Amino acid sequence: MAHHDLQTVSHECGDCPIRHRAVCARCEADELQRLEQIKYYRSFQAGQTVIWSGDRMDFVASVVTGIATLTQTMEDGRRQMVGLLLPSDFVGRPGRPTAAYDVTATTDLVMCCFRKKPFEELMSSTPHIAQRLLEMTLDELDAAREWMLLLGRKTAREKIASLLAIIARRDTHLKLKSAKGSIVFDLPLTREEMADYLGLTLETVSRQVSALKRDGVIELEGKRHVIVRDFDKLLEETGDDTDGGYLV
Amino acid sequence: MAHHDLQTVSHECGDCPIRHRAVCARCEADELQRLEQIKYYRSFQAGQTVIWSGDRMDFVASVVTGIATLTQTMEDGRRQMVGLLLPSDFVGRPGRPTAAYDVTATTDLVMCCFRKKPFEELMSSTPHIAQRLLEMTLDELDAAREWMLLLGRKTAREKIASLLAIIARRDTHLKLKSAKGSIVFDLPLTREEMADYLGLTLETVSRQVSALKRDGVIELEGKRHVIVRDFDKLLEETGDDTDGGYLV
DNA sequence: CGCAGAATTGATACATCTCAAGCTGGGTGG
DNA sequence: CCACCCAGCTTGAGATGTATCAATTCTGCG
Repeated sequence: MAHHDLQTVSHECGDCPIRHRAVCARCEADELQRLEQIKYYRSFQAGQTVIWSGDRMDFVASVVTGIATLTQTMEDGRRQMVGLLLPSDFVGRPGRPTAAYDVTATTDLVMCCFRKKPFEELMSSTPHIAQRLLEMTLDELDAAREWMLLLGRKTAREKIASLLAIIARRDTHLKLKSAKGSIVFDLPLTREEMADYLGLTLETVSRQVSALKRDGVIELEGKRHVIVRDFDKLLEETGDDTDGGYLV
Repeated sequence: MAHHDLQTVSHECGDCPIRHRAVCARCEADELQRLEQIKYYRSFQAGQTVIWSGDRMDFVASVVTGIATLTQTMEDGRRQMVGLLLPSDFVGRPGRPTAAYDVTATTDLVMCCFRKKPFEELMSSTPHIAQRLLEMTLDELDAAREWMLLLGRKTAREKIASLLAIIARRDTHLKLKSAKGSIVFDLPLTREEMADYLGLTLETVSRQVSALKRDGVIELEGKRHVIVRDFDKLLEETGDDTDGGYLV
C-alpha cells in the first residue's frame, strides 16, 4: 500500500501539490532543477516511525501528503507532542547531524527528501530557499508559542476546543470553504495522540470530547468524524480572544 | 538611572558586547556600517513595558544588556510567558507590522533597535543577516519545544528544578565557569514571573522552591540568591535525561 | 463470530489551585 | 533613628480539576 502512493505522487516539481507552500516555494526554474537532482520520495504507513530522536539523519524533507508528528519522550515514558506536520511542512534542521525528536507518521505519509549535504550547499548558494525556510520557521515559532499558552494555562475543555478549532480551520483552509456554516472533518489523531498534543491523559480527552458533544458544541459520527454547526460557539470554548468580535 | 546605561554602552559595533552572538554576528565590515546607520539604542527600567501586543512596531531589536520577557495574556488575565530574552536575543519579526506579544523589561534593559523598513531591505540584499537570523530562530524553536515538554508533562518540582538549571547554565556560560563545583546566581525573575514561565501559580512556585531548599538541592540567601552545591543533584530533579550518564 | 485496539465511563486519589493569613526586608517619612 | 509601610514572599487549610486504576463498551476486521 505504501509503495502505491509512491507511484501516484508526481515526481515533477512543476505539478507538485505543495509547490507553492513548501520550502521550495520561492525557487526559480533553475533552482528547482538543482533541487530535483538531490530529492527522492519516501512513503510511510500510518503508525510507522520515520526516525527516532538521536538517530543520524542525513536528509531534510517536506511533507507532501499525510500527517506526521514530532514527539519528545521522558525516561519514564511521559510523552509530549511538540510538532504536528501537515503537507508542505518541513522536517529536519540544516547543520544538525541527528534527529532531535521522534518523527512518526500518523496517517499514510509521503515525504519529499533532500540529501542534507547538497541541500545545505544549495541553501548557502541560493538565497530563496533560506528566505522561505526563515519565514516557515518564524511561523512555526509563533505556533509553538500559542501552543505554550495552551499547555500552560488552558483548562482541559479549552484545550480540546482549541485543538478542534485548529484542525477545523486547517481543513476548511485546505478545502477552500468559508469558515461559516457547518464544518465537517475527520480527526487525524487518536485520543492518545490528542492527549500527547494537549498535555492530558487520554481519559480526560475522552471525557471532555463527550462533554462538548453533550453540550451541543460539536456532533460526532463514529469516533473520528466531527461536525461543527456553529464555529463561533466552538471558538468561545477555546478561551481565546474572540477577535473580529464585539469590541475593538 | 535608565539614561545612565545609555551613556555607558558603546555605540561602536566593533566593541559591542553581543557583537559575536547577535543577529549581526556574521556581518562583514561594510554590512556593519550599513547597520550602524539604521540603529539606535533604547533603555528601559526594570518593570517597564517595551511594547504591548497588538501595538504598531516599526523596529526590530537585539537585547544588549538585561533581560526581557515575552508574554501572552488571556481575556480573564491568565498569563503565560512564551519567551525569555537574554543579551544577544532578537525581538520582533521582519515583515510583521505589529507586536504579537507583550514585551517587558524584567531588569534594566538596553536594546539595540533597527528601523524595520531599512532592516528588511538590508536583509534581502545581504544574506549574512538572514542566515544568522535563521540559525537563531531555529535555536529558539528548539527551546520552545523543550519548554512545551516542561509545560505539558513535568511536575511542579521538576518545572522549578528545570528553570533553575536553565538559569544556572546560562549564568555559568556567561561567566565562563565550569559547570562543576558550586554554582551561585541571582534569580532574575520574581516568583510570579517564574510562575508565568512555568504555568504554575506563584504559591506553588514558592512551595516548591522551599521544598528543594528543605531537601538540600539548593540553598538560598535572601529570596533571590541561589547556591547550587551539586549541579548533578539539581539535574536529577528536572526529569530530563541524565545524558553523559551511565547508559549510552 | 469473535477478537484486538480504541474509546468510554466510573470511582477514587492526588497534585495543584484558591483563598486567606502572616512574614520579611528594604525604603521612607516623621 | 525608629516605626511604619508595602511589595514580594511564605505558609496553611480546603476546594477542585485532572490523573490513575479498573471495568465495560464500541468498532472494524480477519
